[in-house]
This record gives sequence, C-alpha cells and structure tokens, in this order.
Amino acid sequence: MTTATDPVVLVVEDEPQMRRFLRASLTSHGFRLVEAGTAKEALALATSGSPEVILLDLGLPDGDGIALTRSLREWSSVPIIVLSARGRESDKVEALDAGSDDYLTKPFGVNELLARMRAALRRASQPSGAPVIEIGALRIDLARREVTLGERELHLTPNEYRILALLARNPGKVLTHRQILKEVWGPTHVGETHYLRVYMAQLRRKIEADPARPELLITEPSVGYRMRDRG
Amino acid sequence: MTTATDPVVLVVEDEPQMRRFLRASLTSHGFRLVEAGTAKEALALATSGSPEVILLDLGLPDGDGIALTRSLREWSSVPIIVLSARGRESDKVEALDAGSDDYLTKPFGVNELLARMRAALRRASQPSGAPVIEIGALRIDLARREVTLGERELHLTPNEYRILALLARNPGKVLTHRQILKEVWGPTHVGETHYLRVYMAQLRRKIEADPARPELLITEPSVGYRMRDRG
DNA sequence: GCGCGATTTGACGCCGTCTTGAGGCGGAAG
DNA sequence: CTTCCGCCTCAAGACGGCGTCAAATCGCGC
Repeated sequence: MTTATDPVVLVVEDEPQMRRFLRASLTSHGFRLVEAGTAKEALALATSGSPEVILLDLGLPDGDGIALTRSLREWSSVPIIVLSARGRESDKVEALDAGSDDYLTKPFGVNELLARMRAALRRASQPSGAPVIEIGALRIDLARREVTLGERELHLTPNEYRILALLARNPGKVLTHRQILKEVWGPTHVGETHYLRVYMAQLRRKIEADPARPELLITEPSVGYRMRDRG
Repeated sequence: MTTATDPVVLVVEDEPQMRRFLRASLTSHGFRLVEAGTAKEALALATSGSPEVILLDLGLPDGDGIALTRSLREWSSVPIIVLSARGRESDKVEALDAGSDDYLTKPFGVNELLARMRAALRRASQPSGAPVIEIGALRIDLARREVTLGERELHLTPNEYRILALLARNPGKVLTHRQILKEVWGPTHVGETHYLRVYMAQLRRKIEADPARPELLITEPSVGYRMRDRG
C-alpha cells in the first residue's frame, strides 16, 4: 500500500522478470514506482517523474547505463544505484566514477537493496530545503531565524520570535495558552498567562498595521491565540 | 606522495596487517591517513583529525562498530564506509541503517574501495559548493585553509578558522551555540558557551572594521551566531 | 626543559530582555 | 447600574547573556 508521501523510485530495467520482482518488493516497502525499459524513457521520466532515487540496470537495449548515468549527472544529483549482473571490479569502478552512488551485483538480497536505498535517501534529504513561511506581507525564514515585513527586516527578541514561529507553523489553528507557554517557557510555566498578553501586545506592535485591530494575531477569548492564514 | 590538499581519511581498524595494506594503498592514491585502533580513539580523531571520509572495520576490541557509527551520526555527517569480514545480509542492513554510507565485504579489491571512496567524497562535497567563499572584503579559501581580508592575509588559530569556516559555509543561517561547539570542540563540549564568546571576540577583532559594531559575525542573543551574507 | 602561541578559565560591567505589578477597557452576568 | 472577569497597555526594576580583559594552563617544537 503506497501513499502520497512515499518516496518515488525510478526503475530502469528491461527484463520483465526483474521488473516484476522489483515492483513487488518495492511497493510493499513504501515506495511508489516509475518504470522505464530504455535509456531514452529513463531520461524523460527522470525529469517528469521527479524520482528521489534511481535503480539502474546496466544492460539496456538502447545504449549502456554508464552513458545514461553521465547524462543524468549533467543536471541532476538524484542518487543512482546500479544493479548489474556484471561483477567485475572494473565494471564497478567505471559505474561509480561515471557518477552513480552505489553498485549491487545480481543476485542481491531485497533487504540489502532496501537498506542501501534508505542510506541514499537519508543522504540526499540532508540539506533539507529552507523552510520559509509567508503570510501576507509577513515572511518568516526559520533557517535564518529572520522575520521581514514587506521590505523591512524586523528585530524580534528570542521569546517574541519563538511565539511567532510557533503560531506561524500552525497557520489558522488555535493554540491554547498552555500549549504556547509549554513550548516557549517550558512545562513549568504553563500557568503564567500574563506573559502571553505582554508578548502578544509586543508582537502586535511590531507586525500589525493597527495593533488595536489585529489582523494576523487573533485572540480566541479564554482559549488561546491563532495566526490568521488567509483573508 | 601526499600533499596538503589531499583528503584526509580516518581508518578505524585493529588488525595490523589490514592497516598496513590500507596505508600502502591509500597513501599511494592521494589520501592522507589518520589511524585508530579502537572505538574510543576513533571518536576522538573524528573530531580532532577532521577527516573527509571514514573507513570502519566492524570488529573492534572495545565495542562494535555499529555503536560507533551511531555515536558519530549524532553530530557528524562525514561519510562512513564499513569494511567487514561479515557478509551476511542482516549485517549489512544493520550497519547501513545505523548511519553508514556503504558496506564492503572482505576481501575486496582496492580499486573498488577507491571508487566507492571517490563516490562518497563527491557526494559529500557537493552541497558545500565552491571551495572559496567571498563575503565583502573577506575571502576564505577552504582548500588552502587561507583567509584574506582585502589584500592582507590573516593568521587564524585552528579554532578560529574552524568557527569562521563553519559559519561561512552556512551564510546567513543561524547556527546555535550547540551546533558550533559540537562541530568545533566535539559533542562533549556543547555546554561551554563561554568558549564561543571569547573566540567570537577574537575573530571580530581580526575581521571586523569596528569590532564593537560587527557587520559580518552577528550575535543572535541566546540562540547562536550567524555570518551576514548580504546587505 | 624552555619558550611560544593557543586554549581555557575567571572576573566584571554593560545592556537588552524578561518579569512583575498597577491600571484601564469592555462585555457579560447579576 | 454595578460587579466581575479576561484582556490590553505601560513602565520600572530584576535578571542574565554577552563582550572584554587578563591571568593561568596546556601543548608542541626546539
């Protein structure tokens, strides 16, 4: 059973038997499959299918996998794991130096393949994309810890920033006083609702056009606060 | 023959014979070697030796390599290639899932090892991008370990350089005290925030026009520091 | 063993942030 | 109308993080 968040794997392989085997193994372990039987197909699908990892058989009907690896590497850094019947050391060296990330000699165990795929995915996802939240003119760059309102860069104190980031990460959702206090001041301060009032006032003075009529930081009386996400 | 720009490889292996073999093979192919015979040594050298890749034998006298892999992964993303006599699939899966990048079963060919090391290094160096970083008049040559300000070449102590390089590799991004301490002093010193204050002051005295009004090394109060990249 | 640079540790004052309290407003309930 | 409760505002003082300087210690090369 696959879901929308499962990683996509591009399988480049021409033997029907091997394809069936991979299809069965991978879909049952949380991957979505895109399949190509030729180098040409593979190149097209590497663009349109936007796979997170590629499994590549070296023996293809229309040209060898080494050349395919090189063309992929001209523009993409998606992990490539070569699956090949050729076990000679020189084959491995050639494939790896062409730009592939790993090399498995057939026959191989499914579990090893899956583990190597996990390793490749782990590496690739490391420089995780810059999380940036935008709400109207307000822009919060979580990686840089930077808040801008239109063109102007805002200076927020540590607590102000943590509250704002927390609310912005849950746009539209009401966060209770307790939740916010626990997250920002720690579980020992969940009773100090007064802190919140002071800080919400400071934040509003900094980010609202008219702090008396808040449009972004909405009070939910006797419940908590909420970041308006639209309209 | 090795030069200053050759990549450093940390070899973690207790058998003298295997060590001799690796030493001969690697130094003749453009690597500088740092060697450890125990897990404890390895952990220390992974910090102080700042290797670009680690070769790890699983059978160590003081604990297994899987545990070592996990502790390394708590703070470092340096590529780890496991070399092991154990060829069982479950061994490979365990090692890969613990955080290693590749797994080679002994005996293996030197050329395959070298190709896999090249592949690992290629991947690792990808995100860091250019080996030279320029920010205003400041210029940091990571390959040569050289820092110039305008025309003048600056002399930085080892720790000063590591801090500066770390911040410069993440321009604009806030690095927490913990992150910097972990990267420079190792995971056992994440509490020593005082070190940072002293070293930031020294760096500012060397690279800022007016150390009292820093324009490059920005303090993010009670969070960490950040290298200004624009403006 | 000596000398030098680098690192670690300690002391201190400044400044921004946080905490705290007092007071005001407005709506709902009595 | 009065009272109560939750919320907002303002400001003053306490607190803690930060920068700075300097002394003590470490560690390496000679």
